[in-house]
Amino acid sequence: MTDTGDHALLAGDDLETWAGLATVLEWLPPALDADLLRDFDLTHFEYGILYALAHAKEQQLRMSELAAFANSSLSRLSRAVSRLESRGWVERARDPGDGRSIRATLTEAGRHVFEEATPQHEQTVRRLVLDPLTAAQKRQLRAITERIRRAVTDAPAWRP
Amino acid sequence: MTDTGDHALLAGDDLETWAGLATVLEWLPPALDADLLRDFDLTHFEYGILYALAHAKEQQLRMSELAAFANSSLSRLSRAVSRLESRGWVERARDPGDGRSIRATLTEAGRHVFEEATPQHEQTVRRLVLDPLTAAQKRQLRAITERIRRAVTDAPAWRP
DNA sequence: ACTCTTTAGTTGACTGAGCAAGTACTTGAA
DNA sequence: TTCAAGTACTTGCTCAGTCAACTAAAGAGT
Repeated sequence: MTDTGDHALLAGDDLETWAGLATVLEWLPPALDADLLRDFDLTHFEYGILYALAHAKEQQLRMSELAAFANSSLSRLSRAVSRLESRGWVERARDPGDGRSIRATLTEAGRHVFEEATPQHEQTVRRLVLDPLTAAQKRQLRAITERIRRAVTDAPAWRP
Repeated sequence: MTDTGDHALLAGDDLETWAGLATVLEWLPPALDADLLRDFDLTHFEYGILYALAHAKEQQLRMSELAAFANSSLSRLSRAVSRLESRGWVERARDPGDGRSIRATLTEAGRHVFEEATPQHEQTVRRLVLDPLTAAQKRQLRAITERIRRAVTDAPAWRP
C-alpha cells in the first residue's frame, strides 16, 4: 500500500468517524425506502409529498411550496407529482388567484394510501434509527446533525 | 392540519431527531460531491473506486473485490469502471488465474488524478463533517453510526 | 469426459434526477 | 396600454442506477 501524499491525511479516529458516517449515508436511505416501496410502491420522497399535503390546509399546496417542504427542485417535484397524479393520489389545478401557480391536492385515495403507509414507515424509522439509540444518543444526534447541516448550508458554492 | 391516526405517531424530540438526520441524509451527499465534481469531474463513488485501487496491492483489484470495497452492486461498478476506463484512469484485464475474473488497474493518469483530488476531498470532509464537531461529538457519532449500521444490516428483507 | 450448477462480469430496457430551454401568466414602468 | 422583465411550472435531453437476462469460465458429480 502506497501512501498518497501527506497533506494532513485523514487517519485514525477521524477516518473512522467519517467512514462510519459514510456507511450510514450509503445504506440507510435504501433501507428506509425498502418497506415503503415494497408495500406501497412509494419512495421516501413521494411519501414526503403526501405527508406535506396531508398536513396542509385543505390538503393542498402550490407546487413551489411543496418543493420547499420536500427540499426539492421544482423539476424533480413536477415529475414526482405527475407520477402520483397518474395513480390518482394527487390532483393538479391552476390557482384561480394566480394563473402561474398550480395547486396540488391530495385526493381521497391519496389520503387513504398515506394513512396506510404512515404507521409502517414510522415503524421503520424507529427500528432503524430511534430504537437502536439511547436517549442520550438521540440528544447528541440532534446536536450533531444540526452542526453538520449548518456547515453544509454555509458551504460556498452550495446554496440549497 | 389534520391528524393522521394515532399509532404512536412520531412526535416531539424523536421527530426532531429524525428530521435532523433526514436533512443531513438529503443534503450532505450532494455537498460532498460538489467540489470533486466541479474540479475533477468525479463523483464521490468514482473517487471511492480510485481510492480502493490506489491502496490495493499493485494498484489492482478484481471487479468483485472492488464492488465490495465500494459497497456497490457489480452492475453499478461495471458501468462506473467503464466511465473511468474511457477517461484513461483505469484499465481492465482478464485475470490469468481465473478467466471469469477481471482485474481493474489504476493507470498512471488515474493515480495522478487521485493524488490531485485527495487533499481537496479530505478538506471538504473536514469542513462539512469533522471540523464542525467537538472531539466528544465525533466520538459520539462513531457510536451512533455503528448502532444504526447494525440495525440496517440486521434488517429483515435488507441484505447488503 | 460430459453435463449441471455456480460464479464473474456485462448489457439492454427502464426509471428517476439534473440542467437548460420553453411556455404561460403577471407585474412594473414608460 | 403595451411591452419588457420576472415568476411558476413543465419538458427534452442526457446520464447514472436498478433489475433481469445474457455470456463465459470454473467446479462438481457421475
